[in-house]
Amino acid sequence: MSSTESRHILAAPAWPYANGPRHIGHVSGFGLPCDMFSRYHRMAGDQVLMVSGTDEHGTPIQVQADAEGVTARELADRYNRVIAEDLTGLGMSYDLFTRTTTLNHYAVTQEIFKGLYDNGYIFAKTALGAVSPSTGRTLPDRYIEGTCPICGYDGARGDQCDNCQNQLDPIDLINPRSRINGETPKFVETEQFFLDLPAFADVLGTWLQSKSGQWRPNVLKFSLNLLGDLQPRAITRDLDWGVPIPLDGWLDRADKRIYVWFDAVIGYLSASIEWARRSGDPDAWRAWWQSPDAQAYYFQGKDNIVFHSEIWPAMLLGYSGKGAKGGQPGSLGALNLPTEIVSSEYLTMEGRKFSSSRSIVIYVRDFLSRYDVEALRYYVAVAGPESQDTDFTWSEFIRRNNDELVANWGNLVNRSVSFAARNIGEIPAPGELKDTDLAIMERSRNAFAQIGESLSKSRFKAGITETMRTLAEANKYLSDEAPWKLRESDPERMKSICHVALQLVDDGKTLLTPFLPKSSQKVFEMLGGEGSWADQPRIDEVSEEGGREYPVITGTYTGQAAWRSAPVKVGAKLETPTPLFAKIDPAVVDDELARLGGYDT
RNA sequence: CGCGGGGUGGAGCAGCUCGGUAGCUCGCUGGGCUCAUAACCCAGAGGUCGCAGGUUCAAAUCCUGCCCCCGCUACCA
Repeated sequence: MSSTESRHILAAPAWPYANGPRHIGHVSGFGLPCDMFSRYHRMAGDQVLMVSGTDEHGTPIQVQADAEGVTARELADRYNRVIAEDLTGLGMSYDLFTRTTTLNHYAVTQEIFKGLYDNGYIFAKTALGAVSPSTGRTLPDRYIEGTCPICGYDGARGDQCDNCQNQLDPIDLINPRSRINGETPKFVETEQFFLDLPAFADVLGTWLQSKSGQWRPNVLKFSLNLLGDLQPRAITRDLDWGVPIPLDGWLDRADKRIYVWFDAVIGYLSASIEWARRSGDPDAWRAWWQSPDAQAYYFQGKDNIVFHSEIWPAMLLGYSGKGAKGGQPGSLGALNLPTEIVSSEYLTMEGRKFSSSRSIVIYVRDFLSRYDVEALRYYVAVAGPESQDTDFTWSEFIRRNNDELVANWGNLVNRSVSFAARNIGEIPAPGELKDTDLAIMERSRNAFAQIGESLSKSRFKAGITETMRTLAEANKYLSDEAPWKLRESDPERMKSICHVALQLVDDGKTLLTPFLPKSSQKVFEMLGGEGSWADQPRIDEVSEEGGREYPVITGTYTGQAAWRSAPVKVGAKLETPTPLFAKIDPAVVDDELARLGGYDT
C-alpha cells in the first residue's frame, strides 16, 4: 500500500436531522473528525469526495411542524439552512452538503427501492401497527406511552419501561396514549414493505469477518453480534411525508411513504450523484462507488452503527444482486460496500446528556459567536469521544485552549516569528547547520509519516497528541539554542537558529492543517505564503429543474496544502505577528454554566 | 446469565491484540530563562492500573467471578 498513489476516497459523515440547530455534541463525534480525515487525505494527494446533507423526513419533523403550525417542508427548509450555516462555520469541507428532499434524492431512493424489489429483497406484508386515529399516520413506539404491564409504572414508553427496564410491545401497554396529542392509538393491520435482512446474513458475516483487526472493536463486535438475529425490517410507513413508493398502485397513494432511515442512508449515494451532475460530469460519482480500488469511510455515532454496518450494506448488496437470492445490479450498476465504519462514542455536557429542551446544550452558532472555531476543533481532536464517552466541561475546554493550544503552538509561532521579524526582518538563509539543527529538522520531517498514519486510521487523538509533542520539541530547541543571546556575539549563528525555528513552525502549520485549517492558513501567510493554503467551504444557492432553490455547502479544495515538509521561503519578509489564538478568561466558566439549565448560580 | 464500550497518580487520556522496571498532555512544588499571549526550559513530588481470586519466574496487560458508569436492544433518529 503506497501512500503516494492517488486513491478515490469517499468520506461520508452521518446526515444531521433537520429538526433544530446543531449543538457541539452533534458535531464532535463524527462531523469534525470526518473533516480532519478528509483534509488529511486531500493533502496526501488522494481524490476525496465528502458528501452529506440534512435528513428531513420522518415522524419527528412532522410532529414538530404540526406543533408549530407549519408544513413539514417549511420546517425542513428552515433547519436545512440553519444547519448548513452551522457546518460552514465549523469549516466542514464538504464537496456537497445537500438534503433529502431534492428531486434527485427521491429518484435515487426510488431506484434503489426498485432494484431491491426486482431482486426479491423487498416484499409486502401485513403487520399490526399503531396509528393515530385523527391523522391515520403511523405512531412510532416511542410516541406511545402508558402504564407498564409488568411493574405498573405509568410513564412507560411503547418500546421500553424506564422504570423496570423491560422491553415492551406497545400493544401490551395499559391505557396507551399518544405522546403527541394524548389520543388513544389504534392498532390496525396495515400493509408495509419489508427489507429481507436475513437474506444478507451470510454475505454480511463474511464481509464483517474480513474487517477483523481493521475496524474499531466497538463497531465490529457490535455488528457481528447483530447477525445472529436478523429479522425482515419494515421500510415503509403510514405517512404522507417521505419518498413515495415506486411501484404500480402505490406511487400515487398519499398515505404510504418510504421510511426515513431507508432513504437517509441512500443520501450518501444520491448526494454523490448530485455532486457529479453539478461538477459537469454526471458519471463522475462512479469513481467512488464502483472502482474496485475506491474506498469509502462512514463516520457516525455509536447509536447509528446498525444502520451503517448492517442495513446500508444489505441495501448495497441487494441492489447489486449479491444477497442469498442473487439477482442483477440495478440500472446504476453494482455498488461498493463501505471500507470502514468509524463510530464515535458520546459527548456529554458537564456530566449530563445534551438536552435542548432542558437547555443542557451549547449550540454551534452560539459557541462560534463567542469562541474561535480553532479552539473547538482542537478540543474535539484532542479530547473528543473517539473511543469512549467523554464529558465536555467548560473548564477543561478553557484549559485545553489556554494551556495547550495557546501555550504550546500559539506561543511557538509568536516567539519564533516575532524574534526573527524584529532582528532579521525576513526568513534568513541557514548558515552551516549543527547536528542539533539537523536532528530537530529530521524529527519534524519524520513526524509526517507517523501522524499521517494516525489520521488515515481515524486516530485523531493520537495524531494531534504527537503533533503537539513535536511542537514542544521545537519550543525546547529554541530555549536550548537561545538565539536572543547571540544578537551581538554571533549574528550568523542566530540567523541559522531562526531559519531552523521557522522551518519547524512551517512544518507545524502543515501538520496541524487537517485539524486547524484556518489558523494554518494564517501561519502560511505569515511566512510569506500567497494564495490559498487550506480552503474553506462556502454556501451556494442552487436549484434543480422543476425543483425549488436551496442552499448547499460546497467548495474547491485545491489549496496548496500538501502532506510533507516543504522548505521555507528564504528571503520572505516577516512582520511582527498578531497572536494566532486568544486566551480565554477562566471567568467565563461561570457565565457558561449559568447559561445551562439546572445550574442556578 | 441479552450485546458493546469504559473504570489507570489531582484532571483528561495512552498502554492491554503479541504478559517483563507504569507513559503522555495538563495541574502542583522548586529552580532557570527573558525571544514569546506570566508564555518557554529544567528538576521533583504524586499511582499497589475498579474489587476479589487464578495462571505464570513475571500481569494494567491472559483466565474466572463481582461492583460501578455509558450506549444499544432494530421501526425517535
